[in-house]
Amino acid sequence: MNNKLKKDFYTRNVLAVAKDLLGKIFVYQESENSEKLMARIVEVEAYDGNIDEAAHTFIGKTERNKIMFEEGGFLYVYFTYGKHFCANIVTGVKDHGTAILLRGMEPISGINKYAFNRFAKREITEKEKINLLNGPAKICQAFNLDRKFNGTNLIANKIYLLNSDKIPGDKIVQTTRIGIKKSVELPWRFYIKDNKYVSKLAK
DNA sequence: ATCAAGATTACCT
DNA sequence: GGTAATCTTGATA
Repeated sequence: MNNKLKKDFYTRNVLAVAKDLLGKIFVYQESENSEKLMARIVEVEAYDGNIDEAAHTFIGKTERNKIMFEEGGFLYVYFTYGKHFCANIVTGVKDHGTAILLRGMEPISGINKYAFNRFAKREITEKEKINLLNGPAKICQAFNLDRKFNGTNLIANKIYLLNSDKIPGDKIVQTTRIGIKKSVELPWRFYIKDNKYVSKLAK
């Protein structure tokens, strides 16, 4: 009944966790009596400051990125482009500086809530449903994730992941990442093949 | 104190 | 396919 992912899922190598994150269920429950918002992770990108110039941690520890240097199992939420928040899953052991950007999700429950947060209305079309969670900043807007959530412990009860069947390798697409200018050649974006909620298909 | 860049999105043609 | 919007962060002085 309780198939929440535990610490040891997160403390592994960032690329292994990134691949395994596909298909897992992201859960956010604001308080004990509030509705559970749930969505299936369908697209992620790995960042590793040790060898990856695009990672926020490539420059070393700063006030913004310090949570990425903790051991795996925390949320890293950052603000960018004057408008947007993006959420990441911290991975690895302490001082690794690795994390995984959540780029695309398939809504499971809380669709009216996502719709309200994204479009200020509760009833949406099928086309708008696809547009709820198919981008890193869209996910944060839909779940209302902002800087208050930076450092959230994923082993606790507010935000966590539920296990699910592993996605077979032939259903996973591995390709280059989106929206970066450095280390563009690293094939560290992973998504579920033929899933409608992926933000952008590989060329 | 000032500056440039940014793990994006929505809207335009 | 192109780009304006918008402001925090980290670096430099």
